[in-house]
Amino acid sequence: MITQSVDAPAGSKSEQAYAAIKEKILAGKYTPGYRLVLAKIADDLGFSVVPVREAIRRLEAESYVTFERNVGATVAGIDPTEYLYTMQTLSIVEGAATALSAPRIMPADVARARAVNERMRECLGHFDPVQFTALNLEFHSILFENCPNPHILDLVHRGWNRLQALRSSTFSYVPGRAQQSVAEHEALLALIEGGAGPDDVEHTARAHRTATLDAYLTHTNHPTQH
Amino acid sequence: MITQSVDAPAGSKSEQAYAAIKEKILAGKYTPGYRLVLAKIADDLGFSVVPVREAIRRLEAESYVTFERNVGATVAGIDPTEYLYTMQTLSIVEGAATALSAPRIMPADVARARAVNERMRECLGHFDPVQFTALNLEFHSILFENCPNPHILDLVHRGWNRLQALRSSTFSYVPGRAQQSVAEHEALLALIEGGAGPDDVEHTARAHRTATLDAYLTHTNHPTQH
DNA sequence: CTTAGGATGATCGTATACGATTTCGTACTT
DNA sequence: AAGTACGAAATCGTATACGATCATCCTAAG
Repeated sequence: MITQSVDAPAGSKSEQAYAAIKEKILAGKYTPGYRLVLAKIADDLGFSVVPVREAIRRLEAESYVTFERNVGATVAGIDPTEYLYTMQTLSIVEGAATALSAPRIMPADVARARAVNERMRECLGHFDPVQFTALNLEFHSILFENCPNPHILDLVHRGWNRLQALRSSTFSYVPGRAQQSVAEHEALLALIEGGAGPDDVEHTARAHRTATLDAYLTHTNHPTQH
Repeated sequence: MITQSVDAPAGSKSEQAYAAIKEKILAGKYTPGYRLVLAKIADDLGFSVVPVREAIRRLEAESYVTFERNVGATVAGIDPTEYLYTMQTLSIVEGAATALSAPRIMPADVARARAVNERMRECLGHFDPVQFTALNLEFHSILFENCPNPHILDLVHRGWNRLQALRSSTFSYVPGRAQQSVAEHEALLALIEGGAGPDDVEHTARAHRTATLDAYLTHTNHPTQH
């Protein structure tokens, strides 16, 4: 028997609420500091407060929102330090995921990744941050998606999500970094094609992200961490 | 009016429920596969189902339990593959945390760590897995606790928690590995004392954990991963 | 003996209700 | 005028109730 109606969003209401709120945060409709009032959100969605509350606690566990007892939830803060921490963490887990993934990457995958990178190169002229970011994620996804360890993969996905949330609301791009990024992508692909060892792949992948972080720190004159 | 009795555990009931369930999982009272029935747990704690449900969803987000719609929650899986994934992830994040922590480690910290390691060495004769594990965590905590990035530190703590949960219910120890571990600890301390670079520290710290994983895989004839 | 079908019980999912806590504005005191 | 005390409004926290869904067992047909 078919229990799932065709047009209903999948899952329970708490899951729908989770997805809806998360999407609004990532889309920048709920900006950081925005007060998430249970009753209001419940009313907007047409649900009661219980599933909404559950969704918010889940978002809290994933650090999308901060929660204070008897006060409520607000969209999580996004100071530059947070960006630094997120990028640093992502550089580590993504580097590892890419290295673990590398032996399973087929020539066809490399070709796809290269095609994406070429589209990024074409973007450089009429620069569109949103499109460039989307292509960047697509490129790296091809490189790390074959990672056989689901825990690491999960950490990578969380890092990208968090990064997207931070970027959409606060940070702009560092001039000149995009071109460098495209070149580093090509170098990374060459390395994988050449059958480089996992240590080399990991080091290069991590360095790629670290370079982005450094560019940001230099650009914004952020106090270097100790 | 005083509504909070003096000896009550701090926080809301959902937080109490979260802590209570998590502790029972880590203590091995709820073994993997154990069925977590909302009504029963609520009854045991004297709460209603709502905060218990919230606690379980939070534990799900932290992957302590698995949840299936309209069926319920069970304590999260425990197959050898899970152990492998957890160890592999921990080797990566702990290696990074240790490397980031290394420059901030004072001679006094090294001395403390060495003292702990000596107690581990003394343990080798009359081997007590529980005590040895506790000392092992204490040793490594000294080495990674100064990591300035709270995200990475959080991942390390989660990994250790998860490992503890897995071990308490399923895995025994590999003969001979403990002695090797103590020796590797000493080598790691020497490296840090000598002011080795972060790359060296990270590599050595990761190798230490990888060696434990390999010993386990060999010992159990687990099919090697690709 | 096997298997399809349906009844029953166990459990989850969420709406509603109400008590508890915080916040904020207002009036009163000094 | 500044600070404090009080009270009302907003919001959270949880208990209860009930409908929805899934698992199990029983029955009966093949």
